[in-house]
Amino acid sequence: MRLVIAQKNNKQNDVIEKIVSLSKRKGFVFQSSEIYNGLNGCWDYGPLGVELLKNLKEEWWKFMTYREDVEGLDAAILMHPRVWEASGHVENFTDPMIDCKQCKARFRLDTLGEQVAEKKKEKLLKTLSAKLEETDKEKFVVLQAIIDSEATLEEKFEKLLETDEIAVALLEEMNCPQCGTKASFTEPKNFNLMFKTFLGPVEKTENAIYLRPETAQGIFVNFLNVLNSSRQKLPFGIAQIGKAFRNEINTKNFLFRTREFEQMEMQYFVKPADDKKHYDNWKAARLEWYKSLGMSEDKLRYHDHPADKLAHYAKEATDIEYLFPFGWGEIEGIHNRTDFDLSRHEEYSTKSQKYFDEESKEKFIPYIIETSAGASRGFMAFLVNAYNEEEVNGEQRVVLKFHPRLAPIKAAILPLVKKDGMPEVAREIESKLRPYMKVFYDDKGAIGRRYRRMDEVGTPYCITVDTQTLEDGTVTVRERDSMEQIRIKKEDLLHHLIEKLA
RNA sequence: GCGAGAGUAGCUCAGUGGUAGAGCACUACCUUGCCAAGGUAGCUGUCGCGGGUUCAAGUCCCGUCUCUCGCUCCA
Repeated sequence: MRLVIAQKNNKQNDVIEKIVSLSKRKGFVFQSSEIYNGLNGCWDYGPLGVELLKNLKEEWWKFMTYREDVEGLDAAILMHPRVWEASGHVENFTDPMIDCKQCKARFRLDTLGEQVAEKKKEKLLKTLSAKLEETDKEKFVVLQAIIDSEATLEEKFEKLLETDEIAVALLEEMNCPQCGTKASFTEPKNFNLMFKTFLGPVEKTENAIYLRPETAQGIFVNFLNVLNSSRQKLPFGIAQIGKAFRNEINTKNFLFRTREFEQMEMQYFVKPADDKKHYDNWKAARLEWYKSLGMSEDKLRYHDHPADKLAHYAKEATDIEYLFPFGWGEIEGIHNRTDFDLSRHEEYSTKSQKYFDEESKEKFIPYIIETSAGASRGFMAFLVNAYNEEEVNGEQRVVLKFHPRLAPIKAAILPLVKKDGMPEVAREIESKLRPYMKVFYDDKGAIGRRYRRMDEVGTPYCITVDTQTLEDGTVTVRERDSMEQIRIKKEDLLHHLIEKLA
């Protein structure tokens, strides 16, 4: 059984490895700073990758903003530090962690108490209290204040672990929940997932500023600006595509978990009473979008968050997940963020974020339905989904079956042979198509090889100039997936392709 | 951060202390007339990096960096 799983895992990893290799070979994705041994968790998009990514973002932008009720925005990556206090990131985006030196297990400090029995906790507090009374009067006072406070044992324990000067002393008395070894914990380490930098050239603490860990806050703080400048009324949305940064402890799985990534977010502002309706609408619409661009239906699913696992701001939440070779992974989240964000910004900025509804003559803070898609993750999902190995006449063919609108190159123009005036005719066709779409000209080697090369980068159409072209002005158009050819007049090519790409 | 594995040509990999290799890819020419055909020639390397052992290191030892997997993390 174990062997079967191992083999299965190897096979799954093979697919990712093949895609990573293909990505480098054909210019989709390169490792960042590769000549300097690479930079962990950062990737560069090559000539074909940037086309695919751009097409993906463009499809999203058209779908989300080419409508009456959604406006676009491009907020700065750097924002006022208070934004991240209001959003909860300063408080929640950091987790003190400890390792057991004996068994190497890692624990989150704030949840360590959950793994200790009630009686054990009482005993620990007594031992610690007695010890500190003799050794460290200052800490003893702090400890005693917490012990005497009106709180459950559980809460007191958590509080002690959160109090830096006490935590270390307490940890020395505790046993590792996993292996039972006493006093084997490392000092608590702070994992702050936000990238910190400095505003201005002087590296002073008070100049510290963060690279945004999500694009959403740029939308929230511009809610009133957009509302007042666009003449929108509820319900309406604000959409934004942009980079975000998270200092992940571990990066993983190619583009799936990276430290620098791109988000495509739309925040839809609604009347609180309508939140359920809009949440359901967007949830359905977003899944349909992936399907409409050719993502396999059986590799897509919702993962609804159970009520007890919801983030601090959410009332309802679901992930759209794609079945990657390494398992199901989130590519988009749809959340009902309630009035949490705008209320917090009202509180922290002291600027009213209320909306006045003309019909009901009511003033209130709108609810927000968020659709938050990962551009980098979507890129990878579409790439993995497109990857196919097929057998054609006993030979293996690798083909990326991108939706034509996503394909980096839309059409290749190929003279059947490099003589008899065919290259000249092909060049003419190329120059007529090039202003309208990304095309590729190739006259090198055998025609079959050129078709396969185009299959490997997902080019949906190959236009071939042959002897008959010289006689009657028609060319063949070969379709990537079926490999079937039709013959059309070269004058009709542009119209034909534009129709196919519409 | 811990544990395990890996790093040799653009890609995939062989090379078990004694001259740096193969296939594919790429470039040019010839041939070729619709699905990875053939021929000829050519290009490609601080064997991840640094140190050590040795007459001699891609190979053995130590360190380090990067990648992959697992743990952990992923409000």
